[in-house]
Amino acid sequence: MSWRKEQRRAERGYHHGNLKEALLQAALGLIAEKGAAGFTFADAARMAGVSAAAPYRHFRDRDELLSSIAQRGFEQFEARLSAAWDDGRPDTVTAFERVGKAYLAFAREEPAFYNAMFESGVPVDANAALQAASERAFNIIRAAAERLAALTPPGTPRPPAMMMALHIWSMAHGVASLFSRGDAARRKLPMSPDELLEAEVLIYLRGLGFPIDRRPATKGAEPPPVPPEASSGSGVPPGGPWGKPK
Amino acid sequence: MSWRKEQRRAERGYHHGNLKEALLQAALGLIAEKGAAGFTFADAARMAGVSAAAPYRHFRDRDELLSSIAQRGFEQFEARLSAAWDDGRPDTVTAFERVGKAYLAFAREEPAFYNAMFESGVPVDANAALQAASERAFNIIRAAAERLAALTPPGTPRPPAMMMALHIWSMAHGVASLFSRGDAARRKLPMSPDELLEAEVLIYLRGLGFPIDRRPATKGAEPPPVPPEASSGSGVPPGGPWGKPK
DNA sequence: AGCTCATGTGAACGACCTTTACATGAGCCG
DNA sequence: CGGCTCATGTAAAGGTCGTTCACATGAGCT
Repeated sequence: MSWRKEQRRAERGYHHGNLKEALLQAALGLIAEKGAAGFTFADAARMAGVSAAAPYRHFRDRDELLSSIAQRGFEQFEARLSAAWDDGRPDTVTAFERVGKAYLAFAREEPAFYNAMFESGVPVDANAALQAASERAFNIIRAAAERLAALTPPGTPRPPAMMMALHIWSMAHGVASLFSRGDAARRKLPMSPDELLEAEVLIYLRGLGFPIDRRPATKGAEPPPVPPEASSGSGVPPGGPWGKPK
Repeated sequence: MSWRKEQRRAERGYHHGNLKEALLQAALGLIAEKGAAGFTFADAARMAGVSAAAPYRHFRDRDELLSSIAQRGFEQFEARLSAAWDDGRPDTVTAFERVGKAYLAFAREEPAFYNAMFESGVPVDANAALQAASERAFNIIRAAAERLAALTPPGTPRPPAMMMALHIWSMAHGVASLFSRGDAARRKLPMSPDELLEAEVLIYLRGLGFPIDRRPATKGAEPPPVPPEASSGSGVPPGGPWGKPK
């Protein structure tokens, strides 16, 4: 019964050496399995092979551990969005689409982070560092929207970039949280969450005046609103983002 | 110390008489205050003036109480969406906009229900009645989308109504869950959640080919895509849903 | 009047969160 | 090398919860 503990102790010594990190990793795994609500401080301690009181040397309480994870999540989130955006290469619309997909991919592949960030009830303004990380992540979307807004075709009113960013964020979060994760994914859909979001964003962009489906034959620098990637990279079938109208 | 309990008992007798309902109401209040995660079965019992074991005569466990609330929430949700839709009167687009607003209004005014329905981790397919209620609510959006899809202007491909419904749902849920409730509402925005969602939906609809901002002078039955409500009821300023492009 | 069964009680178990007093040992200073 | 100090870990204990079980109560039927 207790030889395991003894053995662990032997392997590790009285001091763990890297408990904080071990706890974060353990918590991440537990949240991925059972959600932020089901995760327990005691379990994380057990998993790290220490007593239930040890975590309190590294985190004020359970909530602080949770918000640490959320913060780390926002940092990784920012990194992924940033890589997807790639400063708008090869062209703004393609890169923008990639950001949307990266958003969903993150929600799907890092359920624990996503959960801690958006569904754990951790108030974003609890921690200044957390809030800053959250803002940095959002700023990627904002910057992308800024660049996109600058490309609105002549004759069309230019939408506020901030509004565009919030719209895109709400679409991505809505799809992720309703259809792309956990039991929510069980709702049966006529298309995958990725396709759903892609179509949604494309229709939205078209509503802003971007000639998404009919690529203009014009060419040159950026000013021609949508360079000829519309058919190749972003997978828009001719006739509209949702395929043939039957 | 115990005279309060005695008094309660005296007021009420050994049997509560309506405990199930009292528990649901108590839980609703507690969830509104502290979120579904923070709500405790014991608290609900205390609030109803009964022992901690009493609730088990009416609910198998805490989760069943939660999913009962979610179910009731979906029923009220359906009622409100349905009233807002009003079978497409006075015209489809106006009614559609009203449904979007009703969605947000519900999320804002009934945070406890919304929380139980979408953020409590209750699996929708746990309970057949719950699932049915959830589907009935979604079907309002679906039906509205169906009617709207039928109005796509000639020459524009007709989008699948199901897809439209899912898009609208994800927008509404995204805005509600990110900006319209609890601490999430603290994120400072350039516009209210209602305005944000309204603009989002209008841009989206325009992307589908609906001439949202330039109302056609045509009139008659439904076939003229957007009857002259666009400027009156739905509050779209000329020049686009987001106001002047500065 | 008496029976029955739905409904409520109290006590108890195990798990969790958190605090407190105490133990250990790694790193530094002389 | 010897000893001090302080960050880090432990055990124990108090409080809350969820849940179960044996038992109490009394409303409604016969």
